[in-house]
Amino acid sequence: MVLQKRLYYGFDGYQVPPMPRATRSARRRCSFSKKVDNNQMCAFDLLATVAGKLLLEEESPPTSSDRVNEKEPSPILEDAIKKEQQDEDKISKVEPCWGLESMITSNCSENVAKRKIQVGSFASKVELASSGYPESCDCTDGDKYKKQLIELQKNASNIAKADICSFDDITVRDRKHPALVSVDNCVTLPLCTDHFSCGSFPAIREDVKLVIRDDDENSSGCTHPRSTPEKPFRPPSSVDNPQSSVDNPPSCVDNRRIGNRFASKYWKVNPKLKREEEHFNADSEVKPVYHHRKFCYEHHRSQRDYPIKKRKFYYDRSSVPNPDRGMSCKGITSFPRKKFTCDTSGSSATMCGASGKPACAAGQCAAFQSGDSHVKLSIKSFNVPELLIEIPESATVGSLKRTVTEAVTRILGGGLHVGLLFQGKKIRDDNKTLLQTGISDNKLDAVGFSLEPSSSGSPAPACMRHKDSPLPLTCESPQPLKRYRPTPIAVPDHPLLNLGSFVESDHDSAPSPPNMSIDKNLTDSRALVAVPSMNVEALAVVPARKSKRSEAVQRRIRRPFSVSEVEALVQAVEKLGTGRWRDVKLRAFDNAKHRTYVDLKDKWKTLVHTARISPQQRRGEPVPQELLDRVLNAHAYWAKQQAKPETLRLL
DNA sequence: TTTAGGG
DNA sequence: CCCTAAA
Repeated sequence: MVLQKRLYYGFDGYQVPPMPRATRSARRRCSFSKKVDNNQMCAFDLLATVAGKLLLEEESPPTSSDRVNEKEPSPILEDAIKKEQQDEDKISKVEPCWGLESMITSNCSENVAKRKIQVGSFASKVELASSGYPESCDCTDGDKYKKQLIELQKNASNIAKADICSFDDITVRDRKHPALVSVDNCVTLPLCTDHFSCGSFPAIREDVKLVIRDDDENSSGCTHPRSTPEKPFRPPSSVDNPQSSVDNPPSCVDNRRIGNRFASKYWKVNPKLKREEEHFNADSEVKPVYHHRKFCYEHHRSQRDYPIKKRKFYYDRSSVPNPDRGMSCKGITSFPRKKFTCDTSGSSATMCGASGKPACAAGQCAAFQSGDSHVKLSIKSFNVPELLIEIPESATVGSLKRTVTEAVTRILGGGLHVGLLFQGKKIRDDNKTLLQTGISDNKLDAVGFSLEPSSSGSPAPACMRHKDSPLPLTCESPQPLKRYRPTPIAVPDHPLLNLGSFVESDHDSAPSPPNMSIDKNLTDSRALVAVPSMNVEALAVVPARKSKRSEAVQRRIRRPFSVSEVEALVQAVEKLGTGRWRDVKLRAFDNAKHRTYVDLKDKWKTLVHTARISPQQRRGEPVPQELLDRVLNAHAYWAKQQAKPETLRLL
């Protein structure tokens, strides 16, 4: 039978697959990349919101050993990393992303603990503190705070995606600098203390909105916080007795609020007067995250519209049965997949209280709450993606800073500038060379970078004023300078969408920065931030890990298959059959690196299609009919083979 | 990582 | 070619 087929098809014969498909598939592994990506988004969005546009990516931080073993990291970074590792015990490591997320989502799914957002091996400590309450939330006294964050982290789950709903005055309107971010990868110097002094924080940034993306519903519900009249969100009358609130359904919960949407008991628990917020917040245990008064949520959506079944209520530590079906929690409440917004001030306050700082929690936070309170997000740390930086020793400090800034900026989205730390001191003189500063290979462990907000008051970014660059610069032109002003983002009407686009545009085309500037500048003013400095230095700054989004955007150039390629493909498939594209690739296209097995598979697919349609309908370089016939024959044959089990194969 | 399919 | 679910 087999023999007949061979003759019939006119080729050498078909090679039976070495083993049943099922067996071969054993080597496959599961991939969870999708989920991971979602999480990344989450973290990213959250951070972006807080900082104006922080971008975090990656998950699953490498283990310590991973970091250490990372191949050829920049000496500087390597040292910084090691240093950090050494100090890990001392400095609680908090993944801000999760911290934030937990704040926002307040989940307690079991697996959260494992999840960490890792942006790279260049681990830096970043602290975002509530700008409004410097004193109340002493950033430097972070132990409890950190612990709290960790706690939150543990309880957080990845249910929701967060997006920036809108940036308020600070980030957008006033052009003020967004959240304060301080990074200290120099372990020896707790960054928060140095760079992130609370005092340096911008005033309270209200209106920074976080949106939990609701995949189930359209996202149009997000409105500008100020667009709607505010109704104070009332705290529960008794913190200690959440239950009472339950009994006491909130009669005045504004529809506009999240509470409306997420009719969790929690929300309902807060019908009291604003004053009571003090109590509410004062309580170290119960800290609803969303007590802000500026939810952007539109009330147009009635609760019944909300698929309650899909709601999941997560709570932190303790929960009270919620008659409504939800649960009250002492932590943050999260509504998976639901979009909602919150201003950062509120969460910040929460975190503050969570930190366990009595004074803060009871007094100042309370005050905070009573005011036009808004959430402030506090990020204790985050990891900056690994960056590979090469810079000549003759380069100036300014150059180095700019280089790092550029690298980081591209990752974080701008709005930050990099500070340089050396031996515990900030190096402010951008004109010194590294040598002059004393930075050399053997002292790299004393070098650290800090991420600092480019506050309006702060000196212009290095790239704006440097004149010492040893390398040809293109950014000397004044033009970029004026625009550099961080601006966080031109916040769009539709923050959600914009964030996405922003991210993509800012990060793509990594390979050729110069080109990027061209198209980016035109449409995305934000690109101006990154581009100028990019051009400034011919230094190699390569984010080890490019943003997936950015890269994914690059579509491969189209490379039509030549007839000879088609022939090779047909031949291979005749021999190996369909479904073994890797083998086909190896056999016939092993040295055609641009042809992946997926490409071959796709090509075969189109070949089959082409063979079936009339010649008039075919496009492109005509494929000899002879080849197309072979395609059909082979396709039919292998299709039959697949249907037919072992029997034939064994012959 | 590969396969298989839809887009 | 891309994107992804599955395996």
